[in-house]
Amino acid sequence: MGIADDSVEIRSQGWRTLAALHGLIEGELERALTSNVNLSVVEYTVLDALSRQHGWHMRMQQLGRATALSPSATTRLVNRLEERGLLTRVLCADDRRGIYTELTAPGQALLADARPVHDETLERALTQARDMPELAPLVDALPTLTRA
Amino acid sequence: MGIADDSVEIRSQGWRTLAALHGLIEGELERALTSNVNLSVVEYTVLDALSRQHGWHMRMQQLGRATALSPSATTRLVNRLEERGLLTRVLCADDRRGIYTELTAPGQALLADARPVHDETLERALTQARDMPELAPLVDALPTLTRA
DNA sequence: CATAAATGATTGCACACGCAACTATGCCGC
DNA sequence: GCGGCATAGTTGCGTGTGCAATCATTTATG
Repeated sequence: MGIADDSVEIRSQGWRTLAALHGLIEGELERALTSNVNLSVVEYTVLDALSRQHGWHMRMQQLGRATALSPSATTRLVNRLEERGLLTRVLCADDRRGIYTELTAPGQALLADARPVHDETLERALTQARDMPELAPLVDALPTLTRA
Repeated sequence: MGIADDSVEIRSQGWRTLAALHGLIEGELERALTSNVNLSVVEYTVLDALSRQHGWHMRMQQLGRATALSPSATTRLVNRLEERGLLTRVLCADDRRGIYTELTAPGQALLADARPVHDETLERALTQARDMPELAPLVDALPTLTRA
């Protein structure tokens, strides 16, 4: 068993750690956001991503990449948020196939409510993961990759 | 805006990076495993976790934690794998509430087929992520946390 | 120009998931 | 032993998701 086999095992180990930490954080966020502001994690991700965009509008495809969701799931996700009045569809003039989504005022207001819930829950989840020997190294590594 | 606010933003940034990388890898693994050996990522995770256990048996609850799945999802996941003959339920004598799951010979055989698919796909996904500026730091950090 | 290929987004369908309620077994204090 | 409580696992139900097929619009090709 040579060096190549070791690197395979190291990669798998890193992936398991990544998946475990992701599952822990997402589970905590899901519970906190749904019970407090009635938003799932992906729904929050959409609102948050929109709020970071210039002019607060994005194409469907960008939303799909931002949320790691399929096109069909993206469509229905936007449907749900639009029916709740949190965002609006705006078809862009230059390419009439494309559709922009924009945050509405209620959407921005709900996001303002959701952000502290999200941030505090994330902090609690990370401190919780920090106490697990398997996850601690990854938790410590996260803040170091802010700047390239 | 002081130091505290910065750390909140740094945490959120790290979480977005983690989620993005997780989504990319899981998507690649899902496609590769389903098309080649007809296994989802969680199903592979179960078989892999079982193969790492002494005696190849685990309780349902352990499987739930290993896969970040709810109890109900764990039950039905084991149902699917049992119906395919890849594992068997074995109720343990000391605590008759608990149920052990064991890999069968076909389960081990299928896992042997699936592992190279999994490993090669993981490597491709990581090199792919390595070329994305926002994901590269995390990809590079992963191998460093094997031992801590 | 007309027609084919490509792209953005949506719908039909089957399925995996979480939550809440439920059953069954184990663990107490009395 | 016996009621009360906790724990392990399973089921009913509603819902979010991916895949494949589809429609609409843009771009390329003859």
